Amino acid sequence: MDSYDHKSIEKKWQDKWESDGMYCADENSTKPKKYVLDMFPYPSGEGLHLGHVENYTATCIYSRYLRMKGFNVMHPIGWDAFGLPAENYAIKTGIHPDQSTHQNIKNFIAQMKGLGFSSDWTREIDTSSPEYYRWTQWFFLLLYKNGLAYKKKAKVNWCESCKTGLANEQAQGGLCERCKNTVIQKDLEQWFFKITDYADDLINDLDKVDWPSSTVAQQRNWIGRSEGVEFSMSIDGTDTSIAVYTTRIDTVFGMTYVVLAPEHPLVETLLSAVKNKSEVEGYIQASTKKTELERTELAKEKTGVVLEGILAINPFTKKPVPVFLGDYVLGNYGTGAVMAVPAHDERDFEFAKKYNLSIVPVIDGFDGSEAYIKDGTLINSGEFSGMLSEEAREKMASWLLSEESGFKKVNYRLRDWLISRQRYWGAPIPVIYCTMCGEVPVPEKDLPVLLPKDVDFHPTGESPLRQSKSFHEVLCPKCGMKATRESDTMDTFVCSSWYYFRFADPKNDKEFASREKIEKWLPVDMYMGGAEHAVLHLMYARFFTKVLKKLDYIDFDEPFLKVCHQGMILASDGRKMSKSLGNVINPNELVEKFGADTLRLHEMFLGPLEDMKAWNSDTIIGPRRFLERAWKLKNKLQQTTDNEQQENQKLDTILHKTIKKVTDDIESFSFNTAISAMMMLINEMEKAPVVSSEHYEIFLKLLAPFAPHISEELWSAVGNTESIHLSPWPVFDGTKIVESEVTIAIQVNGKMRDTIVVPADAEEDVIKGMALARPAVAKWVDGKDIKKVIVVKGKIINIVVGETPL
RNA sequence: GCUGGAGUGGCGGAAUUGGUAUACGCGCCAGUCUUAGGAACUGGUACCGCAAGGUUUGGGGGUUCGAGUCCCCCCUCCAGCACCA
Repeated sequence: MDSYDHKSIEKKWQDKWESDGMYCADENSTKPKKYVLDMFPYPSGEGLHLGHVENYTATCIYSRYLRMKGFNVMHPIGWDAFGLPAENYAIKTGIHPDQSTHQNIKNFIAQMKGLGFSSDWTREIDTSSPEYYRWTQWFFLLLYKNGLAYKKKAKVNWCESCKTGLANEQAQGGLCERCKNTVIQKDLEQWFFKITDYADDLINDLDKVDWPSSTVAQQRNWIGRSEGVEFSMSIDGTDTSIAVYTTRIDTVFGMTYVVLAPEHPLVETLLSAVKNKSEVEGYIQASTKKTELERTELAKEKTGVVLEGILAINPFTKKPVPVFLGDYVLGNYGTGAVMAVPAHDERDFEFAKKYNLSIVPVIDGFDGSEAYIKDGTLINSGEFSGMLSEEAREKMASWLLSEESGFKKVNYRLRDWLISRQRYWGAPIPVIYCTMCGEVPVPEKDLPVLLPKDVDFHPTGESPLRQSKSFHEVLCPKCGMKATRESDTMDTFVCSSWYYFRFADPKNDKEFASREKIEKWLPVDMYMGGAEHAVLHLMYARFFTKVLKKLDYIDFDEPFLKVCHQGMILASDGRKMSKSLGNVINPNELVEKFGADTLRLHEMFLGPLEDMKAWNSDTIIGPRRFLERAWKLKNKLQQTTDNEQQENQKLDTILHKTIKKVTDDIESFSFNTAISAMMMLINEMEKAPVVSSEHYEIFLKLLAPFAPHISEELWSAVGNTESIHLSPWPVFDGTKIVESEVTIAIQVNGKMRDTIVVPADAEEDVIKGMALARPAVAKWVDGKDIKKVIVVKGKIINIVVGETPL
């Protein structure tokens, strides 16, 4: 018989599936829907890498399985096409991003089709197309109208290399998310989305979703809810006061000084009264020069300067304490000022030691060697002494409230989302500035605000769009006078915050998606993509969904019911694959040599989907052999006689066990074990005297989601005319799984000594008798005192013996 | 430091509610067929031991008839956050 030639088979079926429109989601179907989504790719010039293949194979398997199970599956694909790399490429080569992006998309499509991914190509979207970004701009206006988009001057993260502002989430650890350069703080007027309004919902609703625990934890940490007290301290001899925020109001009697962030707005006011003015000014200057990285990660040594002549009054003790500036206090968290309790806070302790400030313990347990930060019994705290921390916090907060000098306060580390980018390749922010009318949003009817082409992309720190006269110089939509257009573009994460709605209704030119279509398809049932988006895309998208819910566009509040992350695929040396290391494996070559089916199987067989895995090109031969054997098995199909069918009882049991195993494993995304179960099945089928075509077809169906081409080919070769991918998923027969005989292990004192085969329904006494009759058991039991026998039906018998004192 | 996760053969990794640890695959060893094979097939392969047997799931305790799995302590590794008061 012919040999397994993956090249001709794979091409043949890919073309057929495409012309048949096999994987298009059906708008009119009455079947229950499933929305299976991948984090859509950025179409980079490098093309698909092994991580993409892993991601899309997993969702492809799941989608194909669900279709066979009888679901109406939507499994769309699109392009997250705006972004820095295309622009940087344009700067280097002079090729317009629009052109290079489209070339890259073509390449991606060819690669994805070559891997047999069952995407619905009729719903393809491209965030850089005007038909799409028109609605991205519409979302901006929606947020603007509802007070959720605002412009303000603020210290923002600024990447000197990318020459643009960045959101907090994109400047983690003080490094630019894109280029890993150090981020500095710059005073700029920028647009923000008020994601902080949704901080509580974003935390609380995490309980509603089925997400990886680490991702949920990361979002919780990032949002960083903390409950405490804000209170004000009057400044001695003035009518001004300093507000401070603390979660440990129970330690307030131990406050020995106050620290303000160097950028605290009050500093300027106080400066006139400060005696060491020039010293203070010098400190402020030095600390603003520091990068975020220097202030945080590297700032092990705390620095500060006292404001001589300034004293703040502790409202509880009425005693004055000195006031410092210190850049270990962050200007943009809480009130930008803290009460310092060195006895019970590590940072304050360190600072107090360095500047020789007094340390007053107010929680029992402080021994002077280090800060005692645990809760405990209050001491030296006036009327609050003797209380436990928790009680004291309540009582003190009430006291402050009654004195009208403080209140309970919840703070978040989450900041509003800075969305202005001083870059070219993004959706223009739809706002116009008029000298008469001020800030005027572009009217909806004028959308999209088209991205101009007549600009130089080189980033200068000012948006390139400003160079385009036709774009920049406009008339005010309100008064018709000369005005200028906002020239910044939006963060690309804005584009990807709503794309999963668009897939439900990708061609709609009246709305971002119709309510009807959204209700039909959303929310996403299964969302798969990299874990690096845990606090970026996944949080922004949740924010958008919550806004739509609140404004009654939709009736659910979480977009992604289940999220799964594929683990990163490393090079065989355990390092990241990268061009500079020259250790990148190109999937094209593997498809060419081994076939798409083999590559798909191999990536899934490498290990648990969510684990990080090192690539191994040597072991791909295993899955290839498996497929070869599946191919050859066709030769073994014979017209089976009734007699032989009877002999095949054993195979029947194994087959049905495999159906159950593969089904369960696909449901739980445990593809590596599903494949191993199929390998075991084929081992058995090869050993069996005869394989019926009925058995073989069931095997092919199990294999179909994993290796769609070869299973389709073999399915057709055994005489089927309709696609295997439209055939129903096999159902396991519980009665066939029950075996008539079982092997049970015999233990003596917990040690395995022998096994016996008994009827599945054998009584305990029978098993016991049989076990004791075994020589290998008798050897350990004879002459001993049998103290106890534990029988677990179908599994094990444990005979507990003791030494007989003879 | 905090949060989340993981430590099982030469390697990737399996193990329902605690119930035969090392499935499946790679590699390796032996054999068959071949002019030859880096092809295919058959058998073997946790470790020590000739064997009987003993020992093994990062280390140490514990619960249990029985622990990779549950509890306590410790070590190591990975990922994320990192002066958030």
